[in-house]
Amino acid sequence: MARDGTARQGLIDAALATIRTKGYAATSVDELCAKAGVTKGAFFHHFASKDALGVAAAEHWSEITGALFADAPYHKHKDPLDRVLGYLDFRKALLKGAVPEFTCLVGTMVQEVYETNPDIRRACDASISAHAATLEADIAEAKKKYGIKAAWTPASLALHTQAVLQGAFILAKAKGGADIAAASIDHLRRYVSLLFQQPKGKALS
Amino acid sequence: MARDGTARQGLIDAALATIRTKGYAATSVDELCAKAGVTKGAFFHHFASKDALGVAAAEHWSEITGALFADAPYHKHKDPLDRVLGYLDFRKALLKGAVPEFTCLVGTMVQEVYETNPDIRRACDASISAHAATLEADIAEAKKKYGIKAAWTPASLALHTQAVLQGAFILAKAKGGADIAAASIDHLRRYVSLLFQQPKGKALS
DNA sequence: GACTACATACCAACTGGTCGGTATCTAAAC
DNA sequence: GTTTAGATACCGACCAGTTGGTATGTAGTC
Repeated sequence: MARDGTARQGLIDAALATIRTKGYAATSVDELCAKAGVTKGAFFHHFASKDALGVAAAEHWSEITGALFADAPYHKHKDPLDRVLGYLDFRKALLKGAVPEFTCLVGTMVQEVYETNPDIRRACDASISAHAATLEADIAEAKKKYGIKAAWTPASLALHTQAVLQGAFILAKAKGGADIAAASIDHLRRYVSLLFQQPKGKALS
Repeated sequence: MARDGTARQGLIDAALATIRTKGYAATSVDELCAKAGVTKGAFFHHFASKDALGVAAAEHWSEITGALFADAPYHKHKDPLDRVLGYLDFRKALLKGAVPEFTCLVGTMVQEVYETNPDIRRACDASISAHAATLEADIAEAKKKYGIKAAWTPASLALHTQAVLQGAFILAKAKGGADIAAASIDHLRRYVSLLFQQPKGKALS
């Protein structure tokens, strides 16, 4: 029976689904154990505390999403701007199924625990920031290629895309559907297009 | 001692501050009573349940923010586009103090309870949507005035501004400061400016 | 005397967390 | 090649504290 380790993964999987649905605080250790089909002893064998599970869940989320976006087809475009716009199209295409299935784990968690649990906050920040960084490179390349002289930095635009997505998720939760989230991504895509449509030699502020 | 009614308001005030700091689920009735200086009997005299308090808090939030924005100076601008941009400047100027002091109550709450408490979800949606509606009128007027023919609707742009703000709050919570929130509002302001920038010469302000 | 606005005391269910125990594996000693 | 010692992976009973909620009482108002 030893040397298995399925309990840990089962608990993390249960955590992802449950926290995305009802939030971190409302998710109890007992509930997670029941869903994963393990006992409380197993939980505290693998995680020192509920908060440690939260950190592990955020880290696992980073791995999952990292792999999902790394393998996504939009990277194939030769033009860096096409890659950025392709990323947004990809994000929009991901808006399928029920709300808890397309919303963000770390965005949900960090909103609850940012003042009460620094470890989870850091893990969530790392997840969002690392994801934004993958976009930043394409934005920087596009800015260079198109000779855009502007006050905004690739880093701030990359983080802005994450802000729009996180906010779109909140509206989707408030309204109970993905439609407004899609509309917000459309606005963001239009913004990025406009930023790179700049007439030559004329700078935007 | 009777005919007072300060207990109810005290509980709601405590709820606003506490929920904005640690979230809805992590906020206990006992804690709220202690902060408001009343007993549990008083709590359940004024509110049928914790969830009912959540609804009341969202409704009170609508009133507070409604008054704050109704009295804001940006309404004085004659040009409707200036009013819209003035709104964004106002939102940016509101980013002062600690994170729990400038973030949004209903955005925080709805993320936690959207699947578990339809009443609170509705109250939060109503708060966000009503606020967006006040912006929508100015956007519609500006769109007409500047003769903008575009696929986007005033309603979707108004909701998009709310998405950006809510997302900016999440990033602020993740990073522990208002700076990225301000940067995101800058991007949003630039987007709105670009939308109303006519291709042939005439721009704005 | 009916009603409002609380206070006090209490409760069952649940909370995160602990602890002693057991089964299985690995690796080194003999 | 067998024994042994230690680590890993789990189980399940238990615990003290907290949870939202209730039942009853009481003081002032109309």
